[in-house]
Amino acid sequence: MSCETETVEVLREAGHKLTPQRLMILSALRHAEGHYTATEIYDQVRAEYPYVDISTVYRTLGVLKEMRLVSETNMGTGDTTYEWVREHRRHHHLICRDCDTVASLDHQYLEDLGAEILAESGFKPDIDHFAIFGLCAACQERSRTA
Amino acid sequence: MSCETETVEVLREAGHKLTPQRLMILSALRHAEGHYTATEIYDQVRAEYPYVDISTVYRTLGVLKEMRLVSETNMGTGDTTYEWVREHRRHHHLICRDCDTVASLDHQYLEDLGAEILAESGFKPDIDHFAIFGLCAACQERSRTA
DNA sequence: AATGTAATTGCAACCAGTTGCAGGTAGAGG
DNA sequence: CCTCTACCTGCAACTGGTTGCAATTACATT
Repeated sequence: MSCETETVEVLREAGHKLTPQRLMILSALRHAEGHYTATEIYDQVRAEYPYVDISTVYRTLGVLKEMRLVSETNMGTGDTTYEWVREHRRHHHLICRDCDTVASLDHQYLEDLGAEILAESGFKPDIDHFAIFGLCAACQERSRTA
Repeated sequence: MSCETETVEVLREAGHKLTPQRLMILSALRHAEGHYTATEIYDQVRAEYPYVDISTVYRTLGVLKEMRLVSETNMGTGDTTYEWVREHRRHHHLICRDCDTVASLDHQYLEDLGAEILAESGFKPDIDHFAIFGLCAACQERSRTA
């Protein structure tokens, strides 16, 4: 829990209780790199602390999402993935609807879009982790020649 | 079916068969304004043609989505909505994560983003119908004063 | 018009995620 | 340290959506 103190404080201040279940889920997410499904997190937590329910995992992910500590993204694979939000590692995905290839997209494009929307409408978008579907260059070419 | 001839041709050319189920689903979508859930479409079709299965509705929506004739959008309400794509009526949504208010966003912002991504990476995004979550002006104000 | 076949359908079983509820627990206040 | 209560948990039942399979059907070919 050592390095979680800050996060724990943030949660407590928002009026959330710090249960062992939550601490386990938090720790699993914070020490992991990349995206995980709810079931993967569930399995990892259960390995050390067997009495956790999947609904608790979902509910915890819900509060973390609401506080914008984790991002939730549908990568088009059937189940939703979650990732701890790290300021310096913002990234998005371009997913080809034909060949399912996933490419990264620099955060700047969306940062700009977000700023524009905020300036013109006052709405402040959560631009944490987008999945944008479309056709990659190769599949565009293939459909052109077919 | 009268006004559907064009769409029907597009589907046939892509190698899809035109079954009565599909024609019903197609017609329900084309004559409707706005977004509908799969269940709403299912109910509407069944009113006239009782022997359709919900899985057929989902599968048909899948092929229409793949052909980009309908857009699929998660509005954050728990179930996904579908809408017939009309070139001249492109629009997107700004959804407040606190008060659930939904505002519209002009297509131009995303059109520009799409063009930029295409120019720089060769990936051609499907920018049909986005739902962008965030905080509306009122809820930003409220959390500031709280 | 008859034939062949690949796409499509309905069904039932299944998976991801949500919700209502009764009991349990964190942590604020005494 | 004890009490109290609002929040949280596990459970079980449920909803939205998907999938494997055997039977069926659109439609291209003859």
